[in-house]
Amino acid sequence: MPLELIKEVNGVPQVEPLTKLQKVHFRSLQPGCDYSGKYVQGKLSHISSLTYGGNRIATLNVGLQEQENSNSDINTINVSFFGKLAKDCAKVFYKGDTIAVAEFIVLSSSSTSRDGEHCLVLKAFEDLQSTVYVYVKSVRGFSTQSVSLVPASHYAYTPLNKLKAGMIVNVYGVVKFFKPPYLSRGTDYCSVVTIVDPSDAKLTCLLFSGNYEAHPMVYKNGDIVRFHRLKIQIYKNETQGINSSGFASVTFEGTVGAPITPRTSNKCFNFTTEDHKMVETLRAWASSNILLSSTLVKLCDIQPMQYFDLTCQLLGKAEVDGASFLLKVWDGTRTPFPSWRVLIQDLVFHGDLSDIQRLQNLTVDILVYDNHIQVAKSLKVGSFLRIYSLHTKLQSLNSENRATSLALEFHLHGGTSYGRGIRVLPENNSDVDHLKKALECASLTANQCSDDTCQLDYEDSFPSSSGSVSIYEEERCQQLSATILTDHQYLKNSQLCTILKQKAPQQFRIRAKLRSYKPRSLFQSVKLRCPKCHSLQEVPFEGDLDIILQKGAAKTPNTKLQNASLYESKIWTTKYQGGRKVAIHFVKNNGNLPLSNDCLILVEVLGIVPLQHVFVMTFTLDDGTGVLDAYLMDTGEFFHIAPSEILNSDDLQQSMDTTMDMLCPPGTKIDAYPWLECFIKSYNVTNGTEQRICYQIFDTTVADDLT
DNA sequence: GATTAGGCTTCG
Repeated sequence: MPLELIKEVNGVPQVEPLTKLQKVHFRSLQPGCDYSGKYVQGKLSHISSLTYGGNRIATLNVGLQEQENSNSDINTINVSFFGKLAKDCAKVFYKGDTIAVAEFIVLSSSSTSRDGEHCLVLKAFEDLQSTVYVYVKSVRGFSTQSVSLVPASHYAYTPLNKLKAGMIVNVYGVVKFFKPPYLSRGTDYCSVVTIVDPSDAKLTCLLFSGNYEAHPMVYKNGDIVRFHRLKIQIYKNETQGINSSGFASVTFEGTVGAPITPRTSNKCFNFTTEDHKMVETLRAWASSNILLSSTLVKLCDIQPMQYFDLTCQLLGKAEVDGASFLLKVWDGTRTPFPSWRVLIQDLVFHGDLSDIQRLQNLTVDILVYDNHIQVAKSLKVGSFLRIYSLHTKLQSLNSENRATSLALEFHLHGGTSYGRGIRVLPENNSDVDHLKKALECASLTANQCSDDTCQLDYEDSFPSSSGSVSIYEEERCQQLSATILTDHQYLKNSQLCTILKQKAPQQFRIRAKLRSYKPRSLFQSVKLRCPKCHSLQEVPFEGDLDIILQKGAAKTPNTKLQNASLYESKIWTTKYQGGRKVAIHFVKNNGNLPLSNDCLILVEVLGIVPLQHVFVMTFTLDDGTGVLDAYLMDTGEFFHIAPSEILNSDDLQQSMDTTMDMLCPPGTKIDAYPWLECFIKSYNVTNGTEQRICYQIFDTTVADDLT
């Protein structure tokens, strides 16, 4: 390192890189001698500004004072630094600082001192392997001992909207998106960090380093990063940042009011009150100007089909096969659906199984695939993780009792899209602090629970229609759902009694049971719907089709649509088909009719509008607080069955019957019915003078594999 | 010393 900062605490250097070198006093310096392995040390008495000579090489001249011992005189010598070293030194030197210089050359200066003596000058270049050490006093309040801090900096930060290709800049920004470091196909880890700043510009940065720790320590969106020596280039017509030589990063938590603690693996870095202010400014700006929808979700809040980031502790791990790896984790909360269980009896399992057994339904099984397997293998049991873009999927297991068959699968799919990956969080992370507390608390509860033998196995205890179910079981019973939402999962549930009091139009998320439905006959529920006018018709028998087509053909083209300003119209009478009339429109170009070869010709629709098959049903929904009828119009999304095909397929009809029996089991009390999570929208219907509110189901689907 | 990847969900 050509420039190193040595932190001093109470005047004692925390690292002593100079012990292997020999100190030389100023008075013994002679021009032309070999000073390899030696160094000089002194206080900066003056610092020139950075100059560029005729050769365009940066030069910095300083005066260095040495006092050999308390009685001797003060000796001064001039030292010149050149090139990049001069620029770097200019940023960190302050008058009065103690510095040391190793690997230098001594020349006699052309100028003379005041007493007429010939002066010496030390010259230091990076190319000469010169190293400059700067002693800096530590700033209190930072825990990392190895970090050296300088009291002020000369770094300038470029707003993101001022970046141009070719620049090497220092920038600050709020993290909007990131990919945690992952092994590239080349030699390095790669990470991606997209930042924004108050200039309203966005910059995606690509960072490569073979050293994992050298990557920005970004843990979540909203974190604030400072990049030094970032190169700007153009990719796909957009500016892009990439690490250039000497790249360095510091990351801060983005929460307003949180302690401003720099995260970096760099031994030496610059941190000033300016940086402090910058972080505070960006935090304040981000809190009111950018929407960072948090994907950090606790297990108790997860949805059946969702991508989210999970902060958890690793309890165990096992290689399942070449293609997947199991991670058993927990976050102290219980999932709304039981986690699937990956069979581990034939696997080499790392972790305390008795502990996992004790925590039972507080743990979840995650399968990670492809590129994540290597990372998963290296994880230490007990470590705190954040798993990014984890995917949940609700599955039914093969079981006699349909209601017991729901289980949540957790997948970390291959690839790095959407920042998919795993990162170990350090113990001092504030989210880890919270997690640890939650785990302690949950662990105590789990102990009590097993002592009281109230613990239940998901596999054999659910559901029960008897009245004597435990509170927990009852709670889980309510949480099971035979339908899932395809969107708007962030909405909170509303009770039917509340919805019934509200005005229309509105949208609600509900959890209710299907008390009954109409029509009971499948054939009556399939209708034809006109996508143009939204009218519904019965599905005609084949024999009636000819009559319908003939009626359509008998209609005369609408005269109001003829000879508009954009086209000329002609009516063509067919020779056959009973002299049927067809309107043809010739589209004009600038008011004139083009030659026939170039003319756009429109033939008016021939009396036929393609209709769409739909399921139309009325669901009577009951959540215990109220009952309402909701209209279901499904073109295939709800039941996963094409309404156009069902009339010709015995299998599909059977499948539909099974689904309906599952949603609304015949011969059973409503207590045992499954819960349905649905979105409904309310709307006003006017019939003469009477106005009423109706409800329609939307963005809801029957859970996978229940169909 | 160049290369890596260059946000934009798997399909297990």
